[in-house]
Amino acid sequence: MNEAFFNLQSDKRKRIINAAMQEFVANGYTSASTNTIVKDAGISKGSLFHYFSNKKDLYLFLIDHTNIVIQDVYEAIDLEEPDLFKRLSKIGFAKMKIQQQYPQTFDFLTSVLNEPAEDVRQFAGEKLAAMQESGFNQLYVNVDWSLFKDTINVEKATEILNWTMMGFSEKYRNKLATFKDVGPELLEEWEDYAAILKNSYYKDHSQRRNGDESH
Amino acid sequence: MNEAFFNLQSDKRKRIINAAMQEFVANGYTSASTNTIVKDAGISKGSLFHYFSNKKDLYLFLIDHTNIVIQDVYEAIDLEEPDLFKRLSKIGFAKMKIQQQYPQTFDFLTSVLNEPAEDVRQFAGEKLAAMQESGFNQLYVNVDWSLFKDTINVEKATEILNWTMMGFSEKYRNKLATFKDVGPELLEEWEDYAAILKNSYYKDHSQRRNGDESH
Amino acid sequence: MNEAFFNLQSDKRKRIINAAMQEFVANGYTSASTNTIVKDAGISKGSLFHYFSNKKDLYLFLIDHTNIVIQDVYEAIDLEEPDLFKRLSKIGFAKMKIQQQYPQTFDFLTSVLNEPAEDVRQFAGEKLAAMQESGFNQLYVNVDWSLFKDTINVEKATEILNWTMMGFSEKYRNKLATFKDVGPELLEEWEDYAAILKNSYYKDHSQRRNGDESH
Amino acid sequence: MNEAFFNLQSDKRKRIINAAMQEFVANGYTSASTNTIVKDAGISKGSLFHYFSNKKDLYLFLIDHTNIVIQDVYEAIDLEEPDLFKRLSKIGFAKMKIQQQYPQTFDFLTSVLNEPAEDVRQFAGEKLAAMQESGFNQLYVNVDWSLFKDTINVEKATEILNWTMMGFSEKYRNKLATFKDVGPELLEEWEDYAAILKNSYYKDHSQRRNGDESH
DNA sequence: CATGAATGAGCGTTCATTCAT
DNA sequence: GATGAATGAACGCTCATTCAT
Repeated sequence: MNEAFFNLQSDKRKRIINAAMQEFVANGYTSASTNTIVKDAGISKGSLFHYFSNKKDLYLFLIDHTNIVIQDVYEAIDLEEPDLFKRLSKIGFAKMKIQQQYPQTFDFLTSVLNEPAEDVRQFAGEKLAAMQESGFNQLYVNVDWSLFKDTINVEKATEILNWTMMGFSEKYRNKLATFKDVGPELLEEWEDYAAILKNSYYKDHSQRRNGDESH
Repeated sequence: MNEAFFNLQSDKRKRIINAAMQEFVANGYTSASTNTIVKDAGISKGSLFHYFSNKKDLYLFLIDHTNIVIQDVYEAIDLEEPDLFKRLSKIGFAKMKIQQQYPQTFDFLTSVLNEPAEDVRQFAGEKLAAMQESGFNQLYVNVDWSLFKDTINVEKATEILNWTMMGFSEKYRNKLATFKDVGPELLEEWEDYAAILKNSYYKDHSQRRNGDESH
Repeated sequence: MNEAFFNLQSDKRKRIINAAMQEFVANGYTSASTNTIVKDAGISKGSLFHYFSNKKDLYLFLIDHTNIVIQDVYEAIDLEEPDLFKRLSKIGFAKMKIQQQYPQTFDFLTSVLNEPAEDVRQFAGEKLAAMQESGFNQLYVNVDWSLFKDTINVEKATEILNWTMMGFSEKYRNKLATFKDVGPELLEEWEDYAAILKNSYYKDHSQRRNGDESH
Repeated sequence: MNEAFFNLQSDKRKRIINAAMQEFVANGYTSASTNTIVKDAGISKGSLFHYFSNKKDLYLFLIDHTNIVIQDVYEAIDLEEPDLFKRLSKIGFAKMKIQQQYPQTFDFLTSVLNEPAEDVRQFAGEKLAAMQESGFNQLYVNVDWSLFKDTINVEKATEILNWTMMGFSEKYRNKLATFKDVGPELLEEWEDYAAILKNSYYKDHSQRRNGDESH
């Protein structure tokens, strides 16, 4: 990417990013038309290829750009919270809020994950993997694993939890798009799923709760 | 699709289906090249368009064709087995076996699910939804829900189970490709995940087991 | 053309001729589709190319076929009628009647006249020229040229007459298509045009008419 | 049409127009090959479709372009000349001169008139009809109809005159193509035809001439 | 005699990218 | 720096014709 792109007026830069993401999401990498992008962004063909050396360069830039937005999610993780379920609730909802604010960014990420074009698949995969790993590393820092039953396989339990969260966000994806804000309804909905797993994962879950209540 | 395609020698028919699936998986609907397909299938351009009236027709045929393979999975469901976990184990492994035997078919299905091309998205979506629904309906027939704890939300618990199975197959997808056969290793692996959920879902899970032992 | 075509059942032969003419009229020689022709005629591709060695052969056959119909017009010329105007009226209306009965044949002739395809233009032109010449030769046999004013250039006057007849049929072409029969209305209409020219061409035209009136 | 085409160097623009007209005349709308056009015009395929959004757009542009040339004919009409025959002579010869200078333009117009392709027939027909009407309207402005015999049907007489002129130009079409200039030979030739009709149309034609001579 | 599967050149059109202005 | 005209390879698809059945 040419540094000229950085020196652009913020407005024009955003128009280009949005137009490009939209087109890539709508048609995939190969079928996305640079003509459509420049038309939607209101710039000339020459300008686009002045900022980015080619279509691939533009695509990979967008992945990096997306990265920044995603980082915000992980930075929002409260490392002080030792209860994994509580922490995940927070991070999950941070993610959902961002998904609401930058729906395009998440759509783009999804489309990148399923991009078949050999030209970009490998590179995109590596970028996304690096992103995810750095995120996951933070995710489990300082988690209090002693809350888990001794008999449970913590790794596998965590995997189930992850798959459940992904399934949950996928399921509520459309609802999210129409909500103005991620409200307590969704939180409660999630707590239902979380309770099912927590019950299985945590030591003396009901007893302790009862004990709390007895005081 | 022209019935001429049905009357083709099985070998040629398979070559065409394989070449087309491969190309669609590798490049997506729009970017897939009919030139590449005919070259790989060893037929002429004219022949392809003799069998299928156009690219879209070919694509939709492949979805239907895939359907048949998938139906085999659901037909393998043992409706006599009332324990959902046991039943799911069976179907899951039936699915995996097919995935091993027809890896291309499953890759194609996945790529169809993420196909952005407006031209086929809607139709493909409807076909796949119909497929899935008919499958899901059979999935839960005669399940003994009384095994579940009264306090558990059975619907949500089932969702978690589904998401976990999907996550599991995704995770072992690559491993599966190299395995010669879906062996007991994988079964044991899955039982670990299943145990975690079963513990949460089923009534008196440990007690009953103890009770069994006491006799 | 293969003689097999002659041995065909009259019905099938007609279907082929009609389907072919229709398609050639609608799209011109080059763009006419043999696929459309065989579909409309209800025969197989192979049959068409069994009867005619190729598209061009079929086209040229249709011109010859048309010729036969046209000959009927010229054969209807009453060589006993020495008055050119009267004779032309008769032949003109014979032509119109045929045009009504075989509208397709005339549409085809017109389209052949304007066919740009190098492949058939020359040959078609020659055929049509031969047709027309043999027709014109008969047209003027035994005409009583002494009716014309001595001062008039008979050749040029005849040309004007021809152009006028052609313009007239073109003008009433559409009307003809809807008429059930070429009625006396059209005849009267034509007589108006004829009168204008006759007045200029024939000797003592007005005087004689005056003379008639004086009696 | 893209305005880029207007900004082209006149030479290149002409090459494109000529190549396209030639190809359309030679093969008709549907069979005309854009490959041939670009090759003859010495431009790239991409350029042609940069100037014109598609083949149809190019074709319709050529009709409009032709229009301009034709307008010149009608603008050459001397509205001061009240004698229809004299006026027609002038316009006819203006037309012939243009036909000589832009033979391709007239060939193209003729081919458009007989174009069977549904895709362009209607639109082309409307354009040409509008052209012709505006031309015909001017043709008869200020004509001194009192020169005509009272007994003559002026409308029909005018039709005959038109058909004669059309026939005449058609007849001399080939000759015109070889002439360097429309010379007096042709004018005299036409006067012969005109005289035949004039004699029929105008009052006291010979007498008045005699009268003129007597003064 | 009749069929229709098979062919591959050719069609109109789109595309990312270059570069003179 | 910004523009958009120019390119030609590649696209999906059609075609008249052949020939094994």
